[in-house]
Amino acid sequence: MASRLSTTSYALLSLLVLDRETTELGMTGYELKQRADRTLRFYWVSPAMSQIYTELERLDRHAFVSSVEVEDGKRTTRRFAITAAGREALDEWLRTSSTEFPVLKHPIALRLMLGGLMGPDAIKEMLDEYLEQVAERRAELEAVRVMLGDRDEVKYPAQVAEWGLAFFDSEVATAERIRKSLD
Amino acid sequence: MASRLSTTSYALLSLLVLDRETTELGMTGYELKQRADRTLRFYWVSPAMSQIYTELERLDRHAFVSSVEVEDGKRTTRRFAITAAGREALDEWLRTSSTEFPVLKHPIALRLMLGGLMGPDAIKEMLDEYLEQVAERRAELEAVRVMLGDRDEVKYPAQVAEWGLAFFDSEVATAERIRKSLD
DNA sequence: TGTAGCATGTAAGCCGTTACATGATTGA
DNA sequence: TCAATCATGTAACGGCTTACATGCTACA
Repeated sequence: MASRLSTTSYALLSLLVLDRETTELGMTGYELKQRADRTLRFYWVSPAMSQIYTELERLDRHAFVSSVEVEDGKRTTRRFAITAAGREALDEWLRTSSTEFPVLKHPIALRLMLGGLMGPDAIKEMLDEYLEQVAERRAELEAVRVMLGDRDEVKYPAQVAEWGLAFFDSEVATAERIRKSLD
Repeated sequence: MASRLSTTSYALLSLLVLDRETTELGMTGYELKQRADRTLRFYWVSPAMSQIYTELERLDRHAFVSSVEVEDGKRTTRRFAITAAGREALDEWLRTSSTEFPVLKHPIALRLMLGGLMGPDAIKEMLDEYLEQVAERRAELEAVRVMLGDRDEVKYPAQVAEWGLAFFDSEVATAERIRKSLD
């Protein structure tokens, strides 16, 4: 039974299990991508569309999702929902697989290491741009957090969102501190 | 001239440029891996040994590094040092390529999202284990920070280390907050 | 009528990992 | 002498991206 999928595969399965708690119809690949863009991206990755469809195909082969052709207004779309076997697979993954340590790929820190080659002005510019980008992303995530509210069914997703917000706040604090130290 | 390498390739080149500021001899692939394990891993990745050698081969083909067979005690090792062309390539990369936004792959947050499937006890266990691991890593990075001291030649690497420490501190704060909220 | 968004895929190729293979040197 | 560490690679393969291809639908 322990046919291990990639973490990304389980991540998509997770989105489908959360979806199932609120709706009946399942999701299209397209919708799954939108959901990943809004949430998953902040603490994992948002896979490319092509990747989403490939993973859904794989999950379908494992019978972890069911795919149904649905009349969606005028066109027919393929909607995916997690199956009992899928929920079990997710559960087994949670229970038996070891939890990896987070990986942070931080191009700004990487470049800052070469501050000697960049010079203070270029560093400040880079940090300022980063601060702007963080502010944007933070606002997007904050919107997600607000939308979740304090409903009990989504308390864990809400905590994850808060974790992401705390990360951004920490990033802002550090970037600003370093920026100031350059004057 | 703009033959773009992967970011990891530039990251290794960065380690070599910093090495050159303190020593003359260059580094072996093995030493480069150790250096990456100690520092790069905290804000980028530490590539596998095989990857290191592959990248060094590539950098050599571009003439961004020079490789010299050196009598190293009793055995002959291959030592790599960055070239003028390599320094220029690194400089051009810093000036002309766009800085990507950081990517955080956070398996603990990913699993926390499924808190409903895990249950409070399993979550607490996961967070406790994470806190332990963070403490370990933080200690390793702190040791690096201490070793760098306040020498001006390494002030940027020192700031990067501090950035990493701040990240870990933020992680501890968040994990502890969530842990407490479960009681 | 045309463009933006919805929707679904295939193909080529890069990046990086694990597994495999080999051998020298140091120190317990 | 035996294990750990130093040292250097090749081969197979997985995961994921970009580019390419196609077509429908809503709406301005």
